[in-house]
Amino acid sequence: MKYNLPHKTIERLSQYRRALLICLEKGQTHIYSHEIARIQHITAVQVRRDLMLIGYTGTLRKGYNVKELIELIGEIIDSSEGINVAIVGMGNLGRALINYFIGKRSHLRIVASFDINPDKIGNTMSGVPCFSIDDLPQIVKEKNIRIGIMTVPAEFASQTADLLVKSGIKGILNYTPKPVNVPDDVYLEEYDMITSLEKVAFYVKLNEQKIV
Amino acid sequence: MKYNLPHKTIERLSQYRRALLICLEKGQTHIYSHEIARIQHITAVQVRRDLMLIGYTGTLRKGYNVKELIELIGEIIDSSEGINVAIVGMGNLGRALINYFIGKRSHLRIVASFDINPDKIGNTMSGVPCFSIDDLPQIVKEKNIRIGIMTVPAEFASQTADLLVKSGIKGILNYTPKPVNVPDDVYLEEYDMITSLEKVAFYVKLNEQKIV
DNA sequence: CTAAAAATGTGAAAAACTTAACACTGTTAG
DNA sequence: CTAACAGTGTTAAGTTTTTCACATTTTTAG
Repeated sequence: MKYNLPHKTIERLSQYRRALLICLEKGQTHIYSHEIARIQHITAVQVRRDLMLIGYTGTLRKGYNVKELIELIGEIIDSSEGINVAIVGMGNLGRALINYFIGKRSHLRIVASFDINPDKIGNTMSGVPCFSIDDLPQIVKEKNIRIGIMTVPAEFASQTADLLVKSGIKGILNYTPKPVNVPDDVYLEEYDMITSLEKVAFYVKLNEQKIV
Repeated sequence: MKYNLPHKTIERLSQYRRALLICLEKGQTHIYSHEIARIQHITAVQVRRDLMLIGYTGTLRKGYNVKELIELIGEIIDSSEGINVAIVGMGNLGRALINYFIGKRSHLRIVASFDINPDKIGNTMSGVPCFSIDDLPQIVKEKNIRIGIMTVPAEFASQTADLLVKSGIKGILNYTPKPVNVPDDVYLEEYDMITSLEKVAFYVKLNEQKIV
């Protein structure tokens, strides 16, 4: 199987699948590249290129088979056994993520959450139990958790990342506004909401200036 | 002033500033390109290139003046009068965003939130009042809101975007998993947490396969 | 005073990513 | 039956973004 796919293609494949799943629900069996493109705000060529890279061939004039394509994307980007995920920090963002994911992607299982607040520890939200952060290393091993999502306050970012790494986690998604450091064998993805908003603000300002 | 900056540079400038603000608090007056680079997990050349693009010149052997650089980045990416922002959807994610922003960036003011739940309407969270979504067009005009952050459930994504556009908003940050369509004069930024997590999962899987 | 070291600034090369252009092929209309 | 059409697949070109390589300059050490 090909895995030297561009980073951007990986992201788009995930997005294509999301769109395709909606089509499947609606009973749509085939879809054209330009239909996918319109949904994702990209070009049809881009879509065809991505599908070419994963080796999927559509039917001429009929487009792509929705079900087949969903399955192929799954084979490429999912692990066959699924991956267990933990959320560290059960503030608003942590809870938002749990609500968001529940029942969405079966191969990504949120199996635990962690917090330091005694009021939260011991509770279960949408089937996800909340543990003390002190028990993190143990629970990570017991439950074979391989990805940690960090939704703790910024001041705890570094230590949380260190703890996750020490516990043997293999991927971190950091929603903290503070960048963290991890060893090379741990995959790190960081996202900062302020950056996104500032970017929007910049382009809004730019558009206004263009008009003037 | 130069505004034909690469998209990526805009994002990084926002991130540099965040890092610089922390340095400023610590009392650090100067910083080297490689120090910024290490924090952001990029190369020093990249940092220097970005600063070159915005026309900032450091002091040889002393690095960049933290305070000056923060101010220059502000001149580039901020609007002088600031921008008013609204959050649509006061679920966990909406509340997370408010907590996240309060007191962080003075030029981005979250001045209103909207929901359909009568229990939430009329409340104030961290100084942000919650209005009925029915009043959105009016409030947007009254308060001169130019950016809307969408944190509503996916099924309301399209109609919320339409409403925001019709109300005269100029930028949308869509945290819904459903892509929306807006006219060309409205800047749209979309972010999907599932895509990010799936990306992490993909690279975790990939790393494991490399080892085997 | 001079050489080595350590930083910035930048033209040019390289890499990553996107788009154009077009060959190809079923499908449809006449 | 044939021409026009509307889709896919892909090579090549173009664009954007990153990195290399190195000239330049200040500081430090001897």
